[in-house]
Amino acid sequence: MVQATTCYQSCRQNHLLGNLSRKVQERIFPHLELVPLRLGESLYESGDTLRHVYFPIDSIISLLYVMENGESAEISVVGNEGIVGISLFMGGESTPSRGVVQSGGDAYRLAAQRLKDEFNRHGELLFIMLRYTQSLITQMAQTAVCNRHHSIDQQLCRWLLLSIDRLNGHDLIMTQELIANMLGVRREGVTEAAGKLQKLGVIAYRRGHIQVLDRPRLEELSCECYRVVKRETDRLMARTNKTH
Amino acid sequence: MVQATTCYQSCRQNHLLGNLSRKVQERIFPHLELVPLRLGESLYESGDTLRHVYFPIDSIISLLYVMENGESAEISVVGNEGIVGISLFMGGESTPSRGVVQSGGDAYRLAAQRLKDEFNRHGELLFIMLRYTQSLITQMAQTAVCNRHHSIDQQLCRWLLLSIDRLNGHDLIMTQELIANMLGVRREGVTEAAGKLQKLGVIAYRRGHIQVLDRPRLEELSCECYRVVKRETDRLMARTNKTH
DNA sequence: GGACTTATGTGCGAAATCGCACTGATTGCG
DNA sequence: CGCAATCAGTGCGATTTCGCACATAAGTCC
Repeated sequence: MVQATTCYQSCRQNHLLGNLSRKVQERIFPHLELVPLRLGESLYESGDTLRHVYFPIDSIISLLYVMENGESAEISVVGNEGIVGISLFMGGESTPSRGVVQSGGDAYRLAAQRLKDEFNRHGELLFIMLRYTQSLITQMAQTAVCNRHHSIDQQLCRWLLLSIDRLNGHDLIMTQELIANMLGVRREGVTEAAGKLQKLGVIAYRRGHIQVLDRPRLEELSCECYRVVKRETDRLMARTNKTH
Repeated sequence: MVQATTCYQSCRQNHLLGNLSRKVQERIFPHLELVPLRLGESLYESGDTLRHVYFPIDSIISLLYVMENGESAEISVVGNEGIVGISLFMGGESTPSRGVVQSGGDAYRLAAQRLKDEFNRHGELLFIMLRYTQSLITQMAQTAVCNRHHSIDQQLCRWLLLSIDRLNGHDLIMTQELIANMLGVRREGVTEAAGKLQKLGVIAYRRGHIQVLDRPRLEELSCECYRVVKRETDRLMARTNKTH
């Protein structure tokens, strides 16, 4: 699937893959397949049996729940720090959510069975995947809290921070309409919140583009939810590194 | 710790323990310790390193996030279908939430190391725990969705259903103030919602007591969130039974 | 360049929830 | 019994968000 030479450079851009020992990398990397993900593409639908897992490189995938009436809400976000498809190794093989590409880019794809095989060796892959899953759980829990208690303004800040953390630059290609879908609010609510941030000089945007100008200020304006998730994720994933 | 005779009857009242094979039960049950949990008691605080896990028998534990300003929101609920303390085997050993007894009763307690030892055998306990964790993830995700989109009325219905599912009867010992803390809303909001349900004859309550009179109607009045979680949990945990 | 599509800006009344203040009712206890 | 504490009910103005209706602006395609 992938040239060993290119892969050992490129695959490591995903933190989970990069943290694997050489030995495990040698077993897995040959089966990775680089796939381009286009904005808006769906990796899986609610209830689908997963056939692959995805390790994002420079793309971002939103785990989205879509209600019966069409309204939606983002459950969590996955970038190059994670993996899409945890229900495969958790045992359910599917979840009641949808995986949507929020930011186009590349990801490495691995066949479901390959992942399960390695997971079932009960070695470091299992260890790392469970750690990551716990960080994802923290993110979901905090999303629930944030949805309950915080204003659209604050939530937009949190969302922008989570997004740019998963990209290399400070630019997002994203309409306000899409952000509204993620946050589960009206598009006009996002327009207003983004307008305030722009007036403050924290972001600059034009039709379908958002640029973060003042990240520290954005963190100040965000609710504690961003910081809680960040700290916990760092704690959990730092400990995976210590092990080899 | 526990008499083998009593335990093999009583421990099984917790579904996770009950689904273990005889062999694993024989390794674990001798180390289980029956502990009474009083309403309001905290099993662990945010960030605490867990020293035990708990398998509820007839008690309910809420996983609650408490914000810096004291506001709170329930992340998920655990009854005799589950275990409190998943972060132990997931690897983090702690979480940024609090475990509070929502309904008094008994639980079996197991020392952290015992659980980890059995988990690290990578046998059926691991399998079952991961399955359960996925169902917990579904519950958290749906809580996030519910917090975003549904009215207090609907959320109260969902909450009542989740609670009575985890008890034997239809009676809850619970003040409206506590329910408000769980849902992360005002106490008055709960008063109003509960008043409507009582007027409809769905529930009856008096000072600190709530009785569900018409469960089917309660399900109708609830948002889809309850059903989604129920269906997914049944699916996930049914498959654990098939394996032995 | 001009028409069309898509994205963003704005206004306004409706609805849900909040914060607060206070009353009334029930329970536990000396 | 009577007092104190706790729990539940009610009213009201403030706030946030919503739903909808348009207006304006920025790209896109011929």
